[in-house]
Amino acid sequence: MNIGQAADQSGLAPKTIRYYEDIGLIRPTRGGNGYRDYAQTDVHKLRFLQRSRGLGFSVEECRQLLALYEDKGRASADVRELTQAKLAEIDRKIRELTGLRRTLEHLVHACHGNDRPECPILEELSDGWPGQA
Amino acid sequence: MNIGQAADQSGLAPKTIRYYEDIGLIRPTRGGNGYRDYAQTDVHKLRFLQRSRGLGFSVEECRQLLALYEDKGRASADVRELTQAKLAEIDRKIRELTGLRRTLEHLVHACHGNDRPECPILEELSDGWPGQA
DNA sequence: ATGAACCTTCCAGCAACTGGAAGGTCAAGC
DNA sequence: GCTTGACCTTCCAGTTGCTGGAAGGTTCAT
Repeated sequence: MNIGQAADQSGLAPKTIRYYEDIGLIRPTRGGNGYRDYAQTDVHKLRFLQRSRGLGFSVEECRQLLALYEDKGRASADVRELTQAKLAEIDRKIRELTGLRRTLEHLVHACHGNDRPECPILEELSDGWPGQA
Repeated sequence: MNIGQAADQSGLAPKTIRYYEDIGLIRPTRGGNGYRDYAQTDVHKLRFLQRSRGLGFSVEECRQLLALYEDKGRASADVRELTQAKLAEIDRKIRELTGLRRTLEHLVHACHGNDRPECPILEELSDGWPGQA
């Protein structure tokens, strides 16, 4: 199948698929006309990539996961470890964003939002912010 | 003051400060030796940038905020709007990350984590995942 | 006077794509 | 059989927000 169809079936943009080929993630065969030809197994791998990228794995981590996925002798403990590290990272991101959210919300509430030039948001951005020295 | 001191006082790396100058965010004067010379107002702006970047505003948004900050006739409603948009974006990110976290946690729990090759994580990454078609 | 610790500019690269130009191919409709 | 338009190809450049390094100038303490 052509790249367009592979894109439709995997949920990735054609450009992205070509990029994944550039960096050596998947290697489709080529037809006589030079067009890339994707087999079902290729599409499976593309979906795999689409999912794992969507779950926050970096492309390098996806490469590892793909290798583990293709290696029938792999240990599932490796995969579990990778996933758990990712989980911790996601928790950290959520914590950071939540703190940030609290600060911004405070700023929005403190701001009267009218047409006068005084603005607590800008003042706090320049002088300091709540709960911080 | 030299760039190193400005860096210390603003919490930004010297490289970052030069970059901000490159893209036209701040313009320090120069001494006879060619060294950048930062006044206190420059350091204030740098701190302002450091803070707003840390709060998740993009550099372009920081440029807007800085313009508003410097413009005595600005309306605080503008700032409030920018901040509220940012808040909504942060909420969206938190929601996404929370969903992602749920999925990954399910995967970790489903994986026995031993040395046998079967691994539910990889299977779900390739075939679909819980709560999703 | 020598060495370290600054400072300068410029060039290159990171992730992970995305956009666009210039051109080849294919399938449908007239 | 010819055109039209949608596809496909490669390559080059840009995005965001820096960061690293090279090659060289300056300043300061010893």
